[in-house]
Amino acid sequence: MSVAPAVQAEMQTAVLEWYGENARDLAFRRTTDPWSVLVSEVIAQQTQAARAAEAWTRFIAQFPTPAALGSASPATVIRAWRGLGYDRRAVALRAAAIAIVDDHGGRVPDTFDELVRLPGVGPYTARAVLAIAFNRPVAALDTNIRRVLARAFVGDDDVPPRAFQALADGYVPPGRASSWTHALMDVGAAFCRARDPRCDACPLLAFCPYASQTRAVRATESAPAHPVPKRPSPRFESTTRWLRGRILDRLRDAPDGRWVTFDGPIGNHDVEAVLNALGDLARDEMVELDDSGHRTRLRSVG
DNA sequence: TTCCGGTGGT
DNA sequence: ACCACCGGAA
Repeated sequence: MSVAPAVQAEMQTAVLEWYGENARDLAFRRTTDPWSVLVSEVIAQQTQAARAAEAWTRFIAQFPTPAALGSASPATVIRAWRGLGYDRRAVALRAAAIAIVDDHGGRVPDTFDELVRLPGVGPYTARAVLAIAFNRPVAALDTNIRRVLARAFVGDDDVPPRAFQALADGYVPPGRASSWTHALMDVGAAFCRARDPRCDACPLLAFCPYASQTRAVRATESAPAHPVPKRPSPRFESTTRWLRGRILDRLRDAPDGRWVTFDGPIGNHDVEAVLNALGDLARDEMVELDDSGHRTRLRSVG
C-alpha cells in the first residue's frame, strides 16, 4: 500500500539529495523550456539517455521552436531523424508542432488533455512534460520509474494502473516534480534495474521492501526460473522493418526532391515486397509515390 | 540472438 | 489484449 507520510518525506529527501550530487549531466536537463522538454521526451522514448542527449542537442538546434519544426518539410525532418529509429515519430512530432502553432499560439499546452491530443504524445509524454517543464505534481510513469515506485514505495501489492498512478502522483515532493522525475529515472538506471538490481548502493535501501526481500531470497534460493518459451525468430534482414529502414536510408541519401526508382529486390525481399513496403511508407506519410508506384521520394510538403 | 520500450492501430 | 515500429545494449 502506501507509505507513512513521515517515511515518505524521508524517502523523497533521500532520492533528491542523492540526485543533487549524482545527477547524470544530460544536455536536455539544463532546460525546462516546454518545447525542448517535449522533444527530449519523444527522443528519449526510443533511445538510451546518453545517445538521446546527443541527438536532442542536434535536433533542438535545428528546430528550436514548434514553428521551426512545423515549417520544415517532412523530408528535412526525416533526414534530421536519421539513426534514431521509429521515423514515423519524427513525422508525428512535426504534426504536433503544427498543431501547437495552429491551435495553441505556438506554445506547448500545459494541460494533460491538450497534450495527449497532440500526435505522438501519449499519457507518459504528457505527464513528463507537465512534471519536467511545468513542475506540476504528476508522476510520469515510464517502465523504469514505475519499477522504482513499485519496489520501494508500493511494495508487493499489485495495484491496478489507475490506483498506481494516483499513488505515484501522491509521492511527488511538493514543488519538486521536475527534479523528482529526473531523479527517479537515474535511480532506476543506476540501481533499481530490472535485471541485476544494485540495491546495496541505492539511496532507498533503508526504506525499500524489495531490497530486504531480495536479500532474503538471494540468501536462500538458488537459480532463477526457466530458459524461454522461445520461438525461432526470423532473421532480421527478412523483416519488413529492416526493409523500411533500407528504403528510407536510400531516400535520405538522395538529393532533396529527387525521385528514386525502386524496381528491383532489396536483400532477400522481392520487388513485390519492396513495393508493398513503399505503399506502407506512403500510407504512414513518410514518402510520396508517383503514379507508377515505383518512383518515390521523401515528402517535400506536408 | 534476445530483449527493451511509448504510441497508435487493430 | 496484442503487435508493429526501430536501433542499440546486453
